[in-house]
Amino acid sequence: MAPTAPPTADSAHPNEAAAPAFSPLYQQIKSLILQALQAGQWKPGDLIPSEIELAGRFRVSQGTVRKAIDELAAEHLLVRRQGRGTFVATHAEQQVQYRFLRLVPDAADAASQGPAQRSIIDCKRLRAPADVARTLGLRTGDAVLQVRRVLAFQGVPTILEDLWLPGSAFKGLTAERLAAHQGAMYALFETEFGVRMVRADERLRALAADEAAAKWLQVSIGTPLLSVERVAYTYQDTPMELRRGLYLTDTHHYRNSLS
Amino acid sequence: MAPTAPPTADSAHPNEAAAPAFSPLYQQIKSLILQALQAGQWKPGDLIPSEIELAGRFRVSQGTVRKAIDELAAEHLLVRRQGRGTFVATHAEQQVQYRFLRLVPDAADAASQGPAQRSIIDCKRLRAPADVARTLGLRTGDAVLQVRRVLAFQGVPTILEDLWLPGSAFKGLTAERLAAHQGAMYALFETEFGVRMVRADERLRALAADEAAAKWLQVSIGTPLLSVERVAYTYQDTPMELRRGLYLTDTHHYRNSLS
DNA sequence: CAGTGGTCTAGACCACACT
DNA sequence: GTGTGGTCTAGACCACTGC
Repeated sequence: MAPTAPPTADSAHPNEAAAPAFSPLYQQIKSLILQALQAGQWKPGDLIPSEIELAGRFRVSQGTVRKAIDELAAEHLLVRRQGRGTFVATHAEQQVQYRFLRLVPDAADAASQGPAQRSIIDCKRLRAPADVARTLGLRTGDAVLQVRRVLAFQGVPTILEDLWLPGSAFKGLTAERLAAHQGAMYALFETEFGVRMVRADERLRALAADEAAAKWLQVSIGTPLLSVERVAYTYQDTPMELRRGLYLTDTHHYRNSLS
Repeated sequence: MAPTAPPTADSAHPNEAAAPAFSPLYQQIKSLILQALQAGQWKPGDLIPSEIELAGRFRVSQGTVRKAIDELAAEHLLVRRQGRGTFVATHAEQQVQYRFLRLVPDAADAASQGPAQRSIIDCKRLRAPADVARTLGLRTGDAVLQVRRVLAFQGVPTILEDLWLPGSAFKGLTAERLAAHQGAMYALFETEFGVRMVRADERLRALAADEAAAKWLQVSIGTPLLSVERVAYTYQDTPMELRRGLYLTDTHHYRNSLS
């Protein structure tokens, strides 16, 4: 990443012409692959060229390409499959429904409590409030799409969430298309708008249900709820979604692993 | 880990005599290093033998040792320092006070809001209740140590937590020794009891403050609090601590990164 | 069978830290 | 300078997948 240029330069290794940065060769390769992903040259689900092919293309050894791909795989941007090849990670296909949702039922066994029932409450375009614009890297007043929905598990409303998306990247997204889409939201973003969420930051706190939350989650005002504010990022750490959720944690909990 | 024995066996590579498992050589090396760590052969903070030394000892190439160490470093069990060597990770020394605490002040800038004020409320030995015994892998009625304490930030009580430790592993731990210890708790566990926490799982939910919580956190009954139940593990995924915390999230939030 | 990723080796050179 | 980890190479063989 850092464009430091130690005396190593190109005397020993033939740095590719297009590589803008120096420092470890495998980092340069990683950058080049990342650029291709960002540019949409290889789309989610695609098979990318083999390590040997890439090694030849970049004029480095297979081991160097391997190390670059290793890191990208560790970041879940690529997926390796022995004997088949390396693929661009995708939310579509595979039934990994909820990419970032950490809420799980208390009963550990009930793995198949069935999918959530999704219902879109609202979906409208509006001018971005200051705080939303700030976190999405927009200007106040820019067009954003706001969606409000409720997720229910086994008939019990459990999650109320609002989400905001940059209007420019999601032209044509309507409540109908959201409702029609069976799978998870991130899969739709990927297939229909070419936006792949890669990473997210969350801020959690406990707060009391206000009138609106109480209504949609069918609890009394003041019920403690888990507030989860999430900012999701595409490639290049570009924020593309702000989500504010309220989770009912009577029969579910937010699971986290620390290491 | 899995003792699968493909025909590869020792025709090509001289498997070490003591190695109980087959499959990738570097995994075996990793296991051997792990065993040494668990046995206390190399203690937290220690410099372990160089890659070349280990390669010779295990009769494999440096690259294979390197891959094993890479994984252990990724799991934060070892720390590599270029030019110096590879060390056993430690909570002592370094000022990384709170290993697993994810609660941070809302004001992002206030990095140095000063250390928390710790006060031990209670510290006693008792027979493990059923639920505590289960998560710690003990039998109901086994001796456990229970500690209750409050953490305050800038004078404001913010965290009330109870923690349970297996009595057998923490003989001689008293409120005095806890109070006397300046640093974080995990550092004390390491230096005084040879117990290093490696990983933890947490379950979060929102709930209303009961009478006791309200008293210690100086809030009114019913105030929404973030409940954090943590199980911390030593080497070998052995549970060694159960912690139940209640966090006041008025001016702080629980931060999480998803990827 | 051919092609892919996965493992392992042996040796080279670089960057860094301590002495 | 010596020794350590960090990078890079070239080539070998294995394991899995799909034709």
